Amino acid sequence: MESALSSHHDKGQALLYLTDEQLRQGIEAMFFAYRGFTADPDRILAQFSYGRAHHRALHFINGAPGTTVNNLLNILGVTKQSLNRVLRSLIEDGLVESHVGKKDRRKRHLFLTVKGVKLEQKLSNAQRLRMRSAFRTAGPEAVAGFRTVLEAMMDPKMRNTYSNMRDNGS
Amino acid sequence: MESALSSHHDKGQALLYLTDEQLRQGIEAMFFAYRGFTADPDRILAQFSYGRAHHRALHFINGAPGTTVNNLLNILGVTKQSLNRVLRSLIEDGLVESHVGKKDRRKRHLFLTVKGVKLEQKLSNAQRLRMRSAFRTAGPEAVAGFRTVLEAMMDPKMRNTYSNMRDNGS
DNA sequence: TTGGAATGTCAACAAGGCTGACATAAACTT
DNA sequence: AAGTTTATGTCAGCCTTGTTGACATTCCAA
Repeated sequence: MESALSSHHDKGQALLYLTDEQLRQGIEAMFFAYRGFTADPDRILAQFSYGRAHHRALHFINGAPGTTVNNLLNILGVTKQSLNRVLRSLIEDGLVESHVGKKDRRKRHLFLTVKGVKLEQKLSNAQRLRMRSAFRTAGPEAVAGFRTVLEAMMDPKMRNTYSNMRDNGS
Repeated sequence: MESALSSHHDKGQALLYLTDEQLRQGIEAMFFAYRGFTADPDRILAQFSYGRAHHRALHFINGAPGTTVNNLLNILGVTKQSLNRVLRSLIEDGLVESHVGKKDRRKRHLFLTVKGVKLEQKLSNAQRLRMRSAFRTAGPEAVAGFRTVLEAMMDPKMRNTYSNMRDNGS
């Protein structure tokens, strides 16, 4: 398996690291890593009888307070019926508030309540803990590579969305 | 927040890449990338009325022909009832064969049929295509970093499983 | 021979996707 | 002013894929 890396010629490397076996390993790494990535929040969510869908909504509302339902739909890539079911329960439980827009009164702007912020933090702390540990183990250069590959793996449309969120966020 | 890193003399970079904002970006990158990662096979599977669970079974049976149900259960991390439902349909449709073990006749060894191999290849070709493109765009060093971070993000148990598969696989 | 492991299967349930249809309000267009 | 489009919500029903619990069968191993 180290044969893929044994060539020290500049372009030889580039050719070799794309063997089907290397790609297969990348595919399995994604599968197992994503499971780890979601494992900690999943355990917490189960205590609240929520699922990953609730986590995603909380996460993105937290990251963009006042976002509209439509905007959230585009980010999450689900149907409005599916999102609405999740939002309804979050609103009923007092984790999310929905405010009618002032300029455009058709739109609903979504905010986390104090209670919502607390759960979001509980979830993201767990997730960050694992990611921080992984990042620290791997080192800064590996992290840069990780980000580069993931960005290249997104659908172009979501890549734009993601970049915009990054630009606003930092 | 970055207090976790304040004991640093050596690598100043290391201070910066672990802010909550950086971790948040890592989390969102995982979310969007995983969606991209599964999008192509999902489209193909829909044509066959299969889901991701079928893909996963095909993938791992293909990678370890003759594997037992129990082994697959451990890798996939689902209940036997859930896996059985998927396996049954794959067997009925002639994509997978189940052979009683010769040494231990309780065990069932799973193999892909020619038809099963064909679908598996169709799916993994689509998935590899995207991964190859991402790897090529990102470059060999980024790929190495990607793998390092993903491995650190897995649950330890699955990290072992994954490593064993890598070792056997090449 | 008996206990336990490996497997299969039935039933029931839940989360969270989906489609289709329909309702309402507000904004926009003509 | 009337008609159209947009944003959202909601009802009903379906599918996949996960879960638990119960139970049967086979058969290795002590």
